[in-house]
Amino acid sequence: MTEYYGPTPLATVNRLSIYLRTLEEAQSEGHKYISSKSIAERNGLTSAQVRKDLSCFGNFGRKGKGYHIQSLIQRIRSILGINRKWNVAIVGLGHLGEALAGYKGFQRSGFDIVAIFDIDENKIGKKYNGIPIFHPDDMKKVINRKNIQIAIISVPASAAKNSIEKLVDAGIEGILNFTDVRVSTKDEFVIKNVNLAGELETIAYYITRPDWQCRGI
Amino acid sequence: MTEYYGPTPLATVNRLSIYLRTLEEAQSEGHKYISSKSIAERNGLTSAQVRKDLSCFGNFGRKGKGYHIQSLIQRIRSILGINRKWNVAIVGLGHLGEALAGYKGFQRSGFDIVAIFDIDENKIGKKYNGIPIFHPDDMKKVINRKNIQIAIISVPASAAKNSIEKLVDAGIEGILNFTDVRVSTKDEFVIKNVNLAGELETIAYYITRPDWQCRGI
DNA sequence: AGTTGTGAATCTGTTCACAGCC
DNA sequence: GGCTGTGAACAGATTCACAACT
Repeated sequence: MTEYYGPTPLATVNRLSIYLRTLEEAQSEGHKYISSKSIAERNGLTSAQVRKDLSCFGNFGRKGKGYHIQSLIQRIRSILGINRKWNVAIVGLGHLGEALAGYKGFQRSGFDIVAIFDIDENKIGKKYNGIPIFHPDDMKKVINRKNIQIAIISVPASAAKNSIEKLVDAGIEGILNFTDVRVSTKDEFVIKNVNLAGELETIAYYITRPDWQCRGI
Repeated sequence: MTEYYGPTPLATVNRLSIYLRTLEEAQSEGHKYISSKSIAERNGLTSAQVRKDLSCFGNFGRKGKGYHIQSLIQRIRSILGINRKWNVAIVGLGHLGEALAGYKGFQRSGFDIVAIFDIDENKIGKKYNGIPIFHPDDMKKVINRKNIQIAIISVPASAAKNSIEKLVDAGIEGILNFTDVRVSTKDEFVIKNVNLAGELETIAYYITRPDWQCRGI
C-alpha cells in the first residue's frame, strides 16, 4: 500500500472533471457502483488510465465490484477543491462575458459569479443576470470586499494585459483567460488560457490531414 | 537534412496557434525577423521547444538571424489549414451560442459562421448577427447546401448526443463541443471538447494545492 | 469470474548541448 | 557573437500484464 500520493500528473487533474461528470451521469441512471471499464468506455479512455488516475489520490475502489459512486463523487469534489464555494468575477461584459455570466455549469460546481467589471459607463451600477457591474478602477476594493478568488477575463485583447495586472495587484488567486494575450509571470497566482480560435484551428489541421489520424482530441 | 516530417505531436499543433498570434503581434510591432528565444519569452516556453516544434514542418529559420515573420506566418497558416475559408455552423443559440456567433476571433482565422441551428420556433427563419437560423431537422440539407465543414455545439447537455449524431449523419468533418457529453466514436470526423466548468475546476485544484506548484497551465 | 492497484515496459514530449551556419 | 536544427538524454504519461482481493 502506497502512503505518499505525490505530485499528480497535470493530465490526471484535467481528467478528474470528466470523471466527476461521468459519475454524476451514472448516478442519475440509478447505478450505485461503476467500474473503471465503464468510466473509460463512456469517455473513450482506457480502464488502466482511469485506475491509475484515481490511484494517485488513494484506494477508492473495491476489487471485483468497482467504485462506489456516491463516495467517489465526494472524494473527487474534495480533491478538486470544489467541496466549497468560490467567488468569481467576470472582467469584460461583451458577448462572451454575458455568456459566461449566464452559464449554468459554473454554479453546479460551486462557482458563484458575484461581480462583473466593465468600462461601459452605461452598464456600471446596473446588474446583469442579477450580478452587479463595477468599474475596473474599483477592482481592488470589490475583490477584497466580496472575497473573490477567481477571475474570468473576456475583454478585448488590447485591454487584457492591463486587466491581468490589476487583478494580480488586487490579490486574485486564479485567472481563466479567454484572450489571446499570454503572460509569463513569476507572481503567485494560477492562470489558465483558453484560446477559442485556436481550438477551431486545431480542428482545421486534423481535417486537412486525415492521414495523421486523431479523432477525439 | 530531414526530408520526412512525420506525425506531429499533438502538443506541437496546439502551440502553432500561439506562435501564429505571437508572430502577428511581433509583425505589428514592426519586426521583420524574430528569434525562437523571443517567441519563447513572449509565451513562457523554452526556445528549444519553439525550434523543435517548427522543425517538424521544415527548416524555416536563418541561423544567426531568426525566422522571417511574414513567411513564417504564411507557413503556419498553411500548415494549420487556415489559408482558406471554412464554413462553420453553430448548433444551439443560447447565451454561449450568441457569444460564439458574435466572436470576432473566428473571422480573423478564416472561419465564417454561415448558419445557426436552434429549436426555438421564434428564432427559426430569423437572423442573429446577420446569420440565418434554421431548425435542426434541416441540418443535413443546410450543411450540404452551404458546404459547412465544422460545427460548434453549444446546446444543453440533454440535447448534445442527438445533435452530434445529426451532424455526423449530415457529413460534418469537425465538431467543437462545448457540452459535457463525450462521444466515443469510430466515425470519420474530428471532435474537440471544451469543458468550461472543468477549466475553473482545474484552477480551483491548483489554488487549493499551491505547493504542487504550477503557475501557467 | 470480475475488478482493482501497480510495477515494468513502452510511448510521447521536453530539454540539453553542440555542430554548423550566418 | 548569435541563432538554428537536431541527436541524445531526460522527464512525463500511458499501456501492459498480473498479483491480490471480493
